[in-house]
Amino acid sequence: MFRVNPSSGIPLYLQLMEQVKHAVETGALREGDRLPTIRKVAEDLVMNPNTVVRAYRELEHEGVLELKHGSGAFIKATAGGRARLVHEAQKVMHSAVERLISRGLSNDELRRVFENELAQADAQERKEGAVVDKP
Amino acid sequence: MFRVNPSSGIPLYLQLMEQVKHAVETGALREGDRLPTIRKVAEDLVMNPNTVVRAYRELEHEGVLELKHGSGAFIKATAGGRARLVHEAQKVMHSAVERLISRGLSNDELRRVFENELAQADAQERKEGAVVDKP
DNA sequence: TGTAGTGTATCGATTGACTAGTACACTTTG
DNA sequence: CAAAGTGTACTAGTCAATCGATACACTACA
Repeated sequence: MFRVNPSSGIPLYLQLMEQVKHAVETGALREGDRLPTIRKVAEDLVMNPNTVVRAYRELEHEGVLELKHGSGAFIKATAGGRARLVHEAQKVMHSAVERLISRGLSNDELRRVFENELAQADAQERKEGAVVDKP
Repeated sequence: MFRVNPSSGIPLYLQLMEQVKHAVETGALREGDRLPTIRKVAEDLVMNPNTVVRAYRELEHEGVLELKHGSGAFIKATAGGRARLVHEAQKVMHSAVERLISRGLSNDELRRVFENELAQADAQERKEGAVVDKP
């Protein structure tokens, strides 16, 4: 069901997280669906169960799925709407990135501009109070 | 002249690079200007000279400055125009990021969307050939 | 020409991220 | 209630990134 590339330099647990998110966004996994077992995934992708655990736990922390001790991992009810939101965001970001690349900005410059903006937006939010998910 | 925060978790050499770039963008450092000595910066910021070296070398690789053995480090002629370009880009990115944050996207989601878009743009460029700075 | 000031090169120590090994605890179901 | 299947917790090993110590090589200038 999932695929990873051990020699890509990208951490296995991150690759697996991307796979799950992508499955949710494309509708391959829907709200309430049970994900493959930790041991099953570990065996299929030839990795340690703990690595799968890490991916699942991070996804739980991001609100994508829910782990139920003894019974399995399930896609959360809110994940679907979230996926659509992200999908819409991709369009906005695409237009911006394409525009800036055509102006001659390099990959690194672009990333720096983005991170800079994100940090600034974050600082702004902190000033206004009411931070939800970051104590 | 520069400032860094050793306990921020962000590598010192990266922080220093940001400081230099920022100085160029604000005009505090202009084309042809000589930067503070490696040892001078190391002493001021209480860090190892090698750390400053790393920052300067990376900046040289990015085309921001030029190291001249025995005489010093100098802001490159092309850095000024580059800085203006980046400054303009910041505006475009700001509008996009602000828009997406107001729609409720989290920090992590936003970063994922951006990286995704960047990777895709990169793949596109490779298909069209004529890659300049990345052999 | 030589000396003070500059960047360069090489090696070692430390730390954190990532992955794996192994034993434990909960839930479902016959 | 017990056995099979599920997630959980703890420990340890490996590796790359980061930073530091020290000695070397080039350049400017008196």
